[in-house]
Amino acid sequence: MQQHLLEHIKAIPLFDKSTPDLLGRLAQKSREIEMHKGQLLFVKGEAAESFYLVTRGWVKLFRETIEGTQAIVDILPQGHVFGETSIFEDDAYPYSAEATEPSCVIAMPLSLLKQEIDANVQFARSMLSAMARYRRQQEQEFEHLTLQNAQQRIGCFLLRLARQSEQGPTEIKLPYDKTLVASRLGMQPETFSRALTKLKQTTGIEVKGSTIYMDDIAQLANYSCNICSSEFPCKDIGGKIVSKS
Amino acid sequence: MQQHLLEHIKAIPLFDKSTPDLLGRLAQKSREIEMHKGQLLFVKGEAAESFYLVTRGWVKLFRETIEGTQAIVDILPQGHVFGETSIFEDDAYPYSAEATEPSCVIAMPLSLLKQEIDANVQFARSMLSAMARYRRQQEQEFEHLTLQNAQQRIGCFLLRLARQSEQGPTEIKLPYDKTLVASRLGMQPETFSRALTKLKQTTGIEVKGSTIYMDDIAQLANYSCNICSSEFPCKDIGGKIVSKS
DNA sequence: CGAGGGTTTGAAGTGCATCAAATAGTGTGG
DNA sequence: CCACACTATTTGATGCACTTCAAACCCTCG
Repeated sequence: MQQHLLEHIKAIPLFDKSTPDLLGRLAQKSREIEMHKGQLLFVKGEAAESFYLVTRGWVKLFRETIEGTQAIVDILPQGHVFGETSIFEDDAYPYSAEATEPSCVIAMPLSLLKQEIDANVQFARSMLSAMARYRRQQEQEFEHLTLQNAQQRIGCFLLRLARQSEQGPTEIKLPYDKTLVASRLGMQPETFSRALTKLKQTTGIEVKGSTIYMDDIAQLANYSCNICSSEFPCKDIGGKIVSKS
Repeated sequence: MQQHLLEHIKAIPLFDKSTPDLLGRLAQKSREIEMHKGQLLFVKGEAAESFYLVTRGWVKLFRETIEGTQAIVDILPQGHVFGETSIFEDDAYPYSAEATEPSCVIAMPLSLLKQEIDANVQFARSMLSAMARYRRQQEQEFEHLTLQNAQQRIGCFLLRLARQSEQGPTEIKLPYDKTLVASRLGMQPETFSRALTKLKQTTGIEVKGSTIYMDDIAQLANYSCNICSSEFPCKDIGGKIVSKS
């Protein structure tokens, strides 16, 4: 049982250079949590004792105003870690976390993370790198939200989803329902629907339910990414080079 | 001369717990740069060899698209450090930096920072905390941009400026010209002007040139901060408590 | 088959951007 | 101290993107 958890934990990039000893202790003290759709893992402000790894499904991180409107912080797929920065936030979670569909996470004690930072410079360095990477990503999201319109944001999102697949004609599936994608991209569901329709006309993509076919990635990239500050394609697209202009 | 630099460097929170030795070496290898208004310190993508401390004036961090539209990353006052995270960004600056008025900065070698991270766990920890703090700030900015309208963003900005001063009637001066404030808050100068006018009517503030009088901070906070996710007042306001609703 | 959520479509409104022009402010040289 | 030049700021008019509210549609699952 713990063995199975260990496998998951080993695969976390943050623990790339960690000793088997640390990994073992983490696995020892961790527990697996099955979550049903809509289940809350923790709420903002709650005392933080664990950080988490998503092993199945999707976890939504968000904050909400008094009136109940949500600001989506992030939506994490399998393999991603969250809650680990709470070490620096007065041991309180800075957002709430909820499963957007049947999901599974592994909870690991933050205390081990703290110890490791103090004991292992190499690890502290990894964590710094991870935070810097995350920060860059945030900055990019910020820029997208300011400079791109709804259609371009969607296009950019699709391109990032397609990053693993081949050049040329590609088929992707939206990872979660359209309403959630919309809020992830900072727009209303209605706006998402309309913008997607326009995007079809402009870039020749095809949409059938939650599946999207892209004949010509370059055309989509050209339409969506022209506005970006400089890096092209977006880091997240994974270094694939698509001709500009 | 280097003595004078040392004083500035000592005051940087990041080096709170650093040894006199490190501080000395930093001062030794640092140099002071006088900048005139509009002067570029470095541009995005440039090889990063130094990080900087603002000792006078204001430094604008920004990126720009091919078409020349700028996205303001931050505008830093005296006492703030920037460029230090370039260690993690392939040694290239992730933004451009420019003085928005006659300013002075101290340039310090990034190499010393790298060494110190590897040599001193305590320091690595400080840096992690600093990055976490910065990140929280970014998240808040993000939230503001999404949830608040132009008037509320201005109100929030004023409240943060007023944080040091007393409860009750307060007078503040805008730190830089209105056009720059506008871009800092993600809006056009025209929008800023109009929104400020509306804010006068709504919250009873008074504006004369770049000076702003606030009779009733609570009223302004009430109008501007209701939308925020939860923390009230904003962390940056400095923990001052203003009655809600 | 019917209920309920997700999705689309329509109509109308709002906020901000944009373009254009007037006005206020500031620093300059005479 | 004034007039000019130049920039910052304000004001007006208009347009567009997105939101909001409302209703229809579609799909899935009990």
